Amino acid sequence: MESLTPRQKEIFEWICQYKQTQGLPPTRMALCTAMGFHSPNAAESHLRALARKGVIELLPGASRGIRILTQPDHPEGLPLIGRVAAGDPILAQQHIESYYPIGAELFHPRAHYLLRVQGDSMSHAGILSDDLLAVHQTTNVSNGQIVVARIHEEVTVKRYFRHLNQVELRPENPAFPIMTIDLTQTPLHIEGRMVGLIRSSWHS
Amino acid sequence: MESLTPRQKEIFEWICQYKQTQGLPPTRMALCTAMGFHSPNAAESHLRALARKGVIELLPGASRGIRILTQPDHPEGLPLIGRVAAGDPILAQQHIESYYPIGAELFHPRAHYLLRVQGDSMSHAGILSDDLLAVHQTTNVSNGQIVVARIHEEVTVKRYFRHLNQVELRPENPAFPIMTIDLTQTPLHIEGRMVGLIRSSWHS
DNA sequence: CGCCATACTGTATATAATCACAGTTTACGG
DNA sequence: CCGTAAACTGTGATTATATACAGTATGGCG
Repeated sequence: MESLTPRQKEIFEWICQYKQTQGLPPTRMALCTAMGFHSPNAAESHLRALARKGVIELLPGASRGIRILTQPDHPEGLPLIGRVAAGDPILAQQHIESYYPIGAELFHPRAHYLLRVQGDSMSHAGILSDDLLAVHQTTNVSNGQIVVARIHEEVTVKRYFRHLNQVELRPENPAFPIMTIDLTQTPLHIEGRMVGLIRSSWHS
Repeated sequence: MESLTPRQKEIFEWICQYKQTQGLPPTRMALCTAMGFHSPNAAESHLRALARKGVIELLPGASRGIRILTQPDHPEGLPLIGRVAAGDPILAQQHIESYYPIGAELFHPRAHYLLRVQGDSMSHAGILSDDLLAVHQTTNVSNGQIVVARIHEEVTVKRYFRHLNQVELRPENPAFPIMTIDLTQTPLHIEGRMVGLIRSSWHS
C-alpha cells in the first residue's frame, strides 16, 4: 500500500474499526462526527485520497459505498474482474466487481484474479459461459496452455500456440474459428494463464 | 436461531453472500432485483421477518442498516470427500480428506461438501475428471438436475430423471450408458445436488 | 517565490434509500 | 369456512447520503 499520511492512516483505521464493530461501512457524516469535522467535504476528500492510494475503493452513487481493499476485510479472497475497459491494466481497481472467498493458493501456481467467461468457445475444454476462470498473471506462457489474451480492447480465453511471430489462439469448440495473429502487425497482450475454474451458477 | 422458512433462509443466505463479496450490506432495492421482487416492500417485510427471528438486526433510519447476527456455518472451508465406504453417510468424519478454503455461501443454495469427480461420464456438461463438485446435501431433486447418487457402495454423478418408480441416471457423454433403476428393486440414495464446480488441476 | 498537496470550513442539491400505507394471492390449521 | 401467516405488488413521502462548488490555511519543494 502506498504510504499514507499519519492523518490518513488514522482515518483509514477508524473506517476499518467502524466496519468491524458495526458490520457495515460508515457514511461521510459518521466519519465527520467521529473525526470532529464540521464539513462533509473533509470526509469526502479524505476518502478520495484513500481511494487514490488504493487502500479503499469508492462505489459511486452507493450509500456507504466504501470497500476496504487491504487485509482485515478480504483475507484470502480473490477479486472478480468485470468488464475490462480499453487501455487499462486488467487488474485495475475499477474493474473489480466483487471479491470471492477463495484461497488463492488453492491453485498452482497461485491465482491472482477471477475472470467471468463469456461465450462457449472453450466449451469442449469444460469451460462454459459464466464460469469464473482463475488466472495466474504472467506473460510467460507455453504452447498448448489456456491463456487470457487481449487484442486491443477485446479480452479472450483461448489455447495458445506460437511459431516465431505467428500466434494461434485456438478455441475448443469447432463452431468457433482459430484466430491467427502476426505479432509484427497486431499487438497481442498475454494477461495470464488459466490455473483453475469455478462454476457457481448455471442454467439447469 | 428460530426456524426460518425455506424462502427466508434463501434470502438470508443471499444477504450474507452479498456482504461477503461486496463488503457492505445490501439495500432493499438490491435485494429486490436479486430475488426478482417488483416491490420494495417485499424486501422490507422479509427483512422484518428475519429480524424478528433474530438472525439479523435492522438499524432504523440507516441506509444498508442490516447487521448479520448469526453466521451460517463458517468453519473456514468446505470438506473434500475422499473414497466413500459402504453404508456410512457420505459426510461422515472418516470420509473427509481435507478442507478447502472456499466460502460455502458462494454457491446457491449453499454447498455442504466437495466431491472429486472420477471419470469422464459428464464431460459434455463441462465436468471433467478430477474436478471438485460442490454438492448441496438434499434428497429433494428435480428432473434434469445433476445429482450425486449412490447405489449400494457406488457413488456416481449423473443427470437425474424420474418417472414413477423408474429413475434414469443419464451421463453427458455418448460413450457412457444410461443407467435405469427400478426403485422397487434397487435402493437408490440421492446424496445431493450439484451447485457448483472447482477445477484446480488438470493435465496440460 | 510560486506551485502543489494536505487538511480542512460552509452551502447546496440531486438522488439513494428507508419505510409507511394499502392491497392481492396462496396455503394451512382450527 | 374463517382467520392468520407468508409472500408478494404498487405508490409515495421523508430522510439519509453522496457529492459538486466555492473557499481558507499550512507546509514542503524546486
